[in-house]
Amino acid sequence: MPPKQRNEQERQETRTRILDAARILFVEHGIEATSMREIAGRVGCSATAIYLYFRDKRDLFRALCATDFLALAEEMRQMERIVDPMERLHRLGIGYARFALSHPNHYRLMFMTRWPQLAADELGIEQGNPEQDAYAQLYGMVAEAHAAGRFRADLDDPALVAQTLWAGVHGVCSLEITLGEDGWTDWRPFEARIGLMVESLMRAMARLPEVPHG
Amino acid sequence: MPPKQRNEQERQETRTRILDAARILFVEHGIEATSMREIAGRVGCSATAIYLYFRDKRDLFRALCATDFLALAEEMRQMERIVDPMERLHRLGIGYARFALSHPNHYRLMFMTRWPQLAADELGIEQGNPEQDAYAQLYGMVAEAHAAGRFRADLDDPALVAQTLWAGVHGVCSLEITLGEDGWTDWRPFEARIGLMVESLMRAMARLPEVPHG
DNA sequence: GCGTTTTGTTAACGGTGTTAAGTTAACGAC
DNA sequence: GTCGTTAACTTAACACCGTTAACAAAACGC
Repeated sequence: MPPKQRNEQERQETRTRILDAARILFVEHGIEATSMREIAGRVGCSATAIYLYFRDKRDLFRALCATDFLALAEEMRQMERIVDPMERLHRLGIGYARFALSHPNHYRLMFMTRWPQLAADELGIEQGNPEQDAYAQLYGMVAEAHAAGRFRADLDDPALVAQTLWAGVHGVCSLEITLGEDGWTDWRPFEARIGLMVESLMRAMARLPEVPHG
Repeated sequence: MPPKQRNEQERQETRTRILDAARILFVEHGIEATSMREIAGRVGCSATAIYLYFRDKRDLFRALCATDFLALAEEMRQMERIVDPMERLHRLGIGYARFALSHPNHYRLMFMTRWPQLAADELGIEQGNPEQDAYAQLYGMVAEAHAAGRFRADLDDPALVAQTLWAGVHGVCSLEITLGEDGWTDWRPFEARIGLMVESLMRAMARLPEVPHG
């Protein structure tokens, strides 16, 4: 029988303190620019102690990532109360963008960083469960609107519609995060860009309400 | 008078050999994963020799980046022959996406990597010159289509339209590059996604041709 | 031939993520 | 109470990184 660890709760507390320190430094300076020794210094332990709780730096990132994905899914769930399916999708896009810009470093970690061979269940997130998987939520809403006949008749693939909506919103957000202050492009206000994007995609893909008389 | 360097041409050749080696390794393994020593090994010189031609690693990246921007602008110029402004914009989006997916590591370098304080003229690219600046090209085409009355009347800001078009195409490309093989999302074919994106944005923003009779 | 400059080298510095080996403290068994 | 076991943690070290300092050799103007 493996000897019970001294104090399970204390162990979890230390783990959380490492995560908190890492999150602060990542958000402030980015992932690559944050060293294990810096994190350890903030926690008040040696750098190697972190390896007692996380296999390596990537594992530490992944743990942070998992909570970020849950946070995003949780925030997105607030849109469920909106009854009209198209209005709901519209608001989902705007809400997603707000999340992205409020936590740019998290967002960069989640959707702008390549995860080599990151298996689906490695994050501890239930894929397809709308409570945990924001994409599943988007897909569900699109499928619902599609079933209600709110999309153009030739758009019979909810996955394609969902992925295009996602890409549009992601494009505005990721460009803003990466090049928003590049001093090169004369950017229009972010709200105008995200608004025009969501409005355009929804307008183009929606079934026309009624044909006006010429 | 400063003594003329021994052989200007030979120096440029060495410089080019360094750039070529760096490009190969960056495209193959990414920027961060490529070390100066690796590049030097491929060139056949010591790592410190690179510093005789480039101030630091970032400077080496920037030099590569500059040629990539020119290559993109050059490839985009092929669309100038298309006469119809809207058809031209449509094809510009598809061509841009082809460039992005053909050179994913270049694209990542150009539009998915934050450049701390990278001044506009630091790249040696003439900002606003459509022959060198792909965004200026896009803006010009949008402005032309706008002047020809091909956009909705309420879309009176070509910059906002251009930035939204760019963001849409960039969103599809960057998502594909970052998460295209994540094994999580059940992606639809890239061609379908980029096609629906460009078509939707153009359709939504275009002035309606004529009102069909009910 | 001499001094200077260019072009390259090797050695080294301070940093990184990570592992190996050693230390301290808490526990169950006798 | 002591003994072995084990968890939790430390310091030392490894191999690597980008970069700089110090030095060597070859080519140039005079």
